[in-house]
Amino acid sequence: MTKRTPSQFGLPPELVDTVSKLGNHIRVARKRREMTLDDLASRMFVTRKTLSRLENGDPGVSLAVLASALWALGFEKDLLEIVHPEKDNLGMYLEQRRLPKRVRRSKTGDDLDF
Amino acid sequence: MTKRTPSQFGLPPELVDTVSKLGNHIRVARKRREMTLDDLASRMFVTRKTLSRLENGDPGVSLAVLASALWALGFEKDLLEIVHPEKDNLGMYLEQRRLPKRVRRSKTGDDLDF
DNA sequence: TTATTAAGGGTAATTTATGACTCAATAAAC
DNA sequence: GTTTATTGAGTCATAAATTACCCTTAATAA
Repeated sequence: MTKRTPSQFGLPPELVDTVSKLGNHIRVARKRREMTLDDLASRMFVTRKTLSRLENGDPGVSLAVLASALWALGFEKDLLEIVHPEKDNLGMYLEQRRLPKRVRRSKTGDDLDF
Repeated sequence: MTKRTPSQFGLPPELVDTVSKLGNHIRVARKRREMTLDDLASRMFVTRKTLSRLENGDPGVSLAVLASALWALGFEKDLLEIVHPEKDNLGMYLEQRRLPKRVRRSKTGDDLDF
């Protein structure tokens, strides 16, 4: 009944800190480019206040806002780096561990031709 | 008057694609760990539907949801990689370009002792 | 094939984000 | 020191996210 979104009852403090640092990184990138909050916000098609929330580490802002900021600052590719399958060492290990020791062809022989 | 959030009137298609790929990466990581949507969602303190939106690339989900997913999958450090000041080549160039050619001490001599 | 489970998707109620506007405080420029 | 511009923050209205619940479809296992 009661709603408990992560932003409402609080993320783990570690995550709050992480999002906060991300916001600061965006702020640094903006200032290095000599852009005001209004400058960057208008390029992102959001208001100054929304961008301000992002820079201040508010976990409630949407992915769209984050993505727009990255795009407007020239970091649009960075989002593809995170959770990348090829960098997921644990995941790759788990996947290979699940492969059968031997491969066994089905009797019906209805295999694919590839 | 009219509200135009990025998610509403649409992000640049390039960004929609990026967010979509990010969602897929999360999905791959989840499946590699043999977790169902319910499994992961409960660890994130979020409903299955919200996680589903994230995996399907909905730009409207909050940063909190993304961060929770990364945390629950063991990628919590990835968020610190993006927009990292030390990887911001353009930003570092702009910053250094703005440094004065010569440093000039103020006459009053009210400098800091550091 | 059949049974089981995961995933997709709809609705209504509630919370929250976002925009638009304004004012105050702070910092930068002169 | 004075002026100007940037930033922070509050309010209200509206759009959207999120939950909880339910049902259907698709995929997996037996």
